[in-house]
Amino acid sequence: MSKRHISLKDLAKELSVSISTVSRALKNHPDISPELTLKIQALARERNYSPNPLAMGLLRQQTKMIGVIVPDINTHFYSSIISGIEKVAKEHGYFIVIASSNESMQKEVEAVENLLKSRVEGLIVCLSQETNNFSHFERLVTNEIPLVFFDRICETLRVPAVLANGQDATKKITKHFFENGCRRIAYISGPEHLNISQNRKIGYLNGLKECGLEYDERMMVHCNLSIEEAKKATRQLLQLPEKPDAIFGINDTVAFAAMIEVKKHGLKIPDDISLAGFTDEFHSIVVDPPLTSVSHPTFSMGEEAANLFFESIEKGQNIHKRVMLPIDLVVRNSSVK
Amino acid sequence: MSKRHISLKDLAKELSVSISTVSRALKNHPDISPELTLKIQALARERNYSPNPLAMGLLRQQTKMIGVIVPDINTHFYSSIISGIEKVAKEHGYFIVIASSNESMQKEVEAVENLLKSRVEGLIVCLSQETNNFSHFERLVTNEIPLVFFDRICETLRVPAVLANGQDATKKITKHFFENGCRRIAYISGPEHLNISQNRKIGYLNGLKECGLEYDERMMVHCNLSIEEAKKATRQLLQLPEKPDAIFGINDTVAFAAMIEVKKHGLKIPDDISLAGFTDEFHSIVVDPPLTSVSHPTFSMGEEAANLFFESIEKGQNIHKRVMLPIDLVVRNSSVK
DNA sequence: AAGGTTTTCGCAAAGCTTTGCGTTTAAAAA
DNA sequence: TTTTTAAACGCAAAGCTTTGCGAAAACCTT
Repeated sequence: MSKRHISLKDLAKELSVSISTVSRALKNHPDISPELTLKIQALARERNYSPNPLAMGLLRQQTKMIGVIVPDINTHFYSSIISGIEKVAKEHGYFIVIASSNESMQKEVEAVENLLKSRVEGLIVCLSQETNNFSHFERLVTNEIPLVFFDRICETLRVPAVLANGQDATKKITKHFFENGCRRIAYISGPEHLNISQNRKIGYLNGLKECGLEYDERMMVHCNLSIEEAKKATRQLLQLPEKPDAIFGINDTVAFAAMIEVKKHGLKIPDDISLAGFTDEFHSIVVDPPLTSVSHPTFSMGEEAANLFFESIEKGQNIHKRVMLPIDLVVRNSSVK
Repeated sequence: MSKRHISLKDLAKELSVSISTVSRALKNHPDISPELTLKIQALARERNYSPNPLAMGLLRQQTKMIGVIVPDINTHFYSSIISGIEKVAKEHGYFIVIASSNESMQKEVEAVENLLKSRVEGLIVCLSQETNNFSHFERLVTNEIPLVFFDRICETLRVPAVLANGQDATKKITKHFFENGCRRIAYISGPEHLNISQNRKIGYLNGLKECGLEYDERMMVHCNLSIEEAKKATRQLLQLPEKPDAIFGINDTVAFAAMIEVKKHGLKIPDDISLAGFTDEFHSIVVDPPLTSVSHPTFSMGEEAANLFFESIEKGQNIHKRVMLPIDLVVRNSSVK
């Protein structure tokens, strides 16, 4: 096993100078003579020296690591957000450690613990859909460890957050459906306690009202965001005595699952049922018919979350700022009769 | 700014004992009396002590970090592989740092450098499609830094690797097309120097031969794996005097792009043209028609790559083992007339 | 030439943990 | 009672870097 990395000590010994001299020379400290500085820098370059981040971290008490917790790494939605976070993190010389809660609150709690044990300097989190208790985050707040939420957030904690304007988006979708002749507009929502479910419901209700439609509570069903549950929810809607003539799903998985199920029932999209989803997936183009959807600004959501994080770091305190990202409606064939 | 974490020193001071005593007590060293051990452990639990990984890393000369370089985080394919790696890494107490080459060799080189500077203990890599020079990996080999390739590998370097049996898969696809009446089978390949392109070409040619079909070189086009390029490649195929009656794409992006383009030309799938891809994406079910594809074992590919990595770590040497994963053909409507 | 400056470098501590070895104290043996 | 042995704990070094301060040497001033 060869020695993988060389240290200041190695350089110092080779040139018969002290470690501190080497250290200073490498940062062009005026205390070191120009000739010696040059000699040291040359050797450092030749030996491919780079400072040991462990030692630096110990000294400065910082790991340059951000913990990121997402419900599921394995979707375009989250991986795109992660890309956004990673970009900004890299610009600040940080790297990110990703943990997946798998939509489980218990795993989320474990992830927080593990990441904290790894000494990440803070956390950027999207709540699992199960999470209805936030004590595992309170420790961070009291200890002033930077914490940022995105998309699914905790309203009761004074923590910076970035979210998309789902309320506006669902209102737009609802009105869009109405303008295309739909009168029985259904909404497959997520778990009731999630802020995104709630916000989008508000937009949905406002949209109905502005269109002069009445709210039929059978037209809104909840599901736990899995494909199977979303299919079941769709079936439930399709078995109604008065079927909906439009459905929108709270996210891409739900929308795609609804599409499968609607087709399986032999119904035509959009003639029998219009469809829309929440997604910016490439695949919404390739499905047939192309899926009308609101383009969730995933990458920039990640960027904004990271920006808030570094604001927290720099200010050394929780800034409790909310960033609201606009969402655009992208009309495709699944909703235009 | 409060003190985020407490150290052995803090505990020692609070109990007026030495640091080494605390350290030993926490690991039940027999030198420490049972009463004191209990007292120390109780305080440690109360104060939520956890050892500082920076200090441990400095002492043991290990960071417990694995660098992972992928061409693109933002696809199901790679994020699923990453999940597999992450699972095994976690079991070993390691965590992973992800870097994206964005299919650029220069970025790949930079990523290697950055990760090495971060003192990752080794690298798990899928080559960028541009990479045709491997000097940035030779340094790892000579310095005996663990390195594992997956999917896209370097044949000339003696490095462990895990790959999927693309040769077998493309042979199966070709024969499947033939059995469904196709006689002009086209293949949209990736960059020529990539091992996956080459392997899949071999399978393609073998398949043709076994079916008694002649190889028409116009039926194989290369593209750089972007959507636009894949579309262009598809157009090229469709403009042939004798159009293909079947197309398969080297990966999911290509297959989906081909599907879009074929539809745009007003051709029916599978009646006019059969289609197949390389993917295990959920979305291959939801597109219309559902896409025949070979199910790339992404998650287990990640697991295997990580396993090879830890073999390298434990053995302290490069094991140069090849793991070949089987691929299954999943027949759906896009190829059954 | 003697005292004062400046230049150029080294010492050592801090950050946190582990661990070989030495030291103290008490108990056991002679 | 003296010596031996065991039990219980502390010292210090190593791993790597930064940086305040002290020290040596060289230079300058008068």
